[in-house]
Amino acid sequence: MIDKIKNTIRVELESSLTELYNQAINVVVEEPKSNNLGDISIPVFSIVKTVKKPLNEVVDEVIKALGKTSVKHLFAEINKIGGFINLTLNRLTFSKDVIRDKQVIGLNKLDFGNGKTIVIDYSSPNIAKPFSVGHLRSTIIGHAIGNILEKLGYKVVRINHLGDFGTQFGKIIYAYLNFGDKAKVDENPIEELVKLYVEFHELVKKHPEIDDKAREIFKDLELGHKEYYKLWEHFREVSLAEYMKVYEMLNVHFDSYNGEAFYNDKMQAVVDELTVKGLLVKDEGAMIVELGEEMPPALIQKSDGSTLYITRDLAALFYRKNTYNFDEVLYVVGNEQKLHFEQLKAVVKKMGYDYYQDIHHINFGLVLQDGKKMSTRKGSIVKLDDVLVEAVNLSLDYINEKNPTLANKEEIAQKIGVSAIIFNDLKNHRINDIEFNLQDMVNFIGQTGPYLQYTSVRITSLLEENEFNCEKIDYQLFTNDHSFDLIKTIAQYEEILVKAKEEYSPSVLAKYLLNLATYFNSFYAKEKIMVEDEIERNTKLCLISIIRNILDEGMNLLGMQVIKKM
RNA sequence: GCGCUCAUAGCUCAAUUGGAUAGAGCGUUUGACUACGGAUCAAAAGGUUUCGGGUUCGACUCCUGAUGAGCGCGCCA
Repeated sequence: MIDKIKNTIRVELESSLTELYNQAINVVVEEPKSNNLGDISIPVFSIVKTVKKPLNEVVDEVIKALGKTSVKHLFAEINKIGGFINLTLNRLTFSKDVIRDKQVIGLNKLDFGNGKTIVIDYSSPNIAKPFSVGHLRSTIIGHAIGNILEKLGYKVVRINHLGDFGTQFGKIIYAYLNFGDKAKVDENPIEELVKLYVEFHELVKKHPEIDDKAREIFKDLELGHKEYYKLWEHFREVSLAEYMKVYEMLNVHFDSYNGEAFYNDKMQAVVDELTVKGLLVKDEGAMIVELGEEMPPALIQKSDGSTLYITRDLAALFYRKNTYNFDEVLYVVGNEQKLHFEQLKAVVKKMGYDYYQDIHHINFGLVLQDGKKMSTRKGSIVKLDDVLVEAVNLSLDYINEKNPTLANKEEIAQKIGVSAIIFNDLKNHRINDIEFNLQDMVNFIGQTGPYLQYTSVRITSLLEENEFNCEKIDYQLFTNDHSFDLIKTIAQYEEILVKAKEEYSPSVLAKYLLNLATYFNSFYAKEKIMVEDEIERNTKLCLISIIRNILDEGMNLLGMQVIKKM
């Protein structure tokens, strides 16, 4: 709402000042750092520079122009301090507008997306490998972005592009056939398969020739070798069953589980098209697409004829464009694959499809351990189960300490623990690397998931026992500082969602929710809600109900669980 | 070697994308429930924004050099 006002001021000022000075004027409208300076401010330095007139004169002329804008009635004061013009909102009118506007929050999708389709590729774990904390990031970030997009009115297609193909299967099958133990693998599939994978890499150091064997096996698998195919199918099945447990716990779902293998029969078409368009070049036995000086070439086909990662990604992209006719496609994949997606876009551009511009790599920082990337090959992977179990146990400890008589303790501990992990991941911008630190992940005090849940619970317990009616309220009560902070924050909600979309970063929403909760808790410490006076009580209940609606919806969008007691 | 990303309080992160006195949480110290949930609130201490140089009314933000860290760089995904 404030953004709307700012925008109106900017547009109207620009047009009237451009007319006044007879040259193009750019106006900057922003919010001052500290609240006591006002609600909206306009620095005029750049205008002074373009029109080359004394600062004071320009300030007065801008103020005069402000008086003619369509939003002038919203302001109680206009002050000039140096080169800044500070506007103070009329708190009474603004509060009325906000409260009336926000009572229906959570019921409506916004029309920002206008029904456009966005395909989002996230989670995408590698079959026969444990679900790592790295994949957890992709899952959490992708899920939250998907939710936010849906709320904004986009049609979202969620795809789990399983890593169920590639030379790794040659390695695993080789290891399984040569030194695997069938009974052990059946009993504890993922763990045993990883052991085999790690053992294989140990063995390669002494016997480099088995790498070629593995590649051969994969090549045969690609061509439909029966025994290998059966093994592959089995590995895929047991792995997916494990992942589904995680998805259930996180409450994450997908529209499609088509992984890399799904595109096995769609790759020749890609190779053919590249050939027809004259983009494919033979180099050291392999087929590549040259991408100029800035980028290394894209390797499309190995010298033995089998395909590579980027070939499958191209096939997948074309399939998705044909099937869903997306307006944008998002890949929620770690930072280390940046070059890969730049190459992907470059190849698509060279093929003459201008939707290369709609491909976005939503990169995120690595999960580091002792400052280094984790690697399955070295066996240094942290299992997700351990993390979640730890978080749930800890929240159960908290409940036993703080609220031992609570019903359904285990269920609530589950919701708190899992949500804490989710929030911890989303609260910072996704581009930051994170050092894996269990203690940080399960911290329940301060800027955390439980803080948001606790705030919501506090409000819920007040609302459940009391009736209220947002028609009978006294807007004058919103004009003190600690109430108006809340009104202004409430007013920002939709703008925050739009910003989260523009940056593809759920952290924008996460930080906003913390901010809202903090203002509420501060308000709560200063004001008694259940007062005698009916109008005042009603007014406060109405305000906090709107706050809770936003908190709850915001938490759900992030993928967190809302609870009523804790 | 080349490319990309990053460097802000002891720690984890913000800073309206070039604006005013660089803000939060954790940790440390102190204070607050006979009013509704203390997983909370209030306050204090803590900074040459890694280091030079430049651009301009104004730089944490842009350019340039250095240092340090991470990631990537043809037959893995």
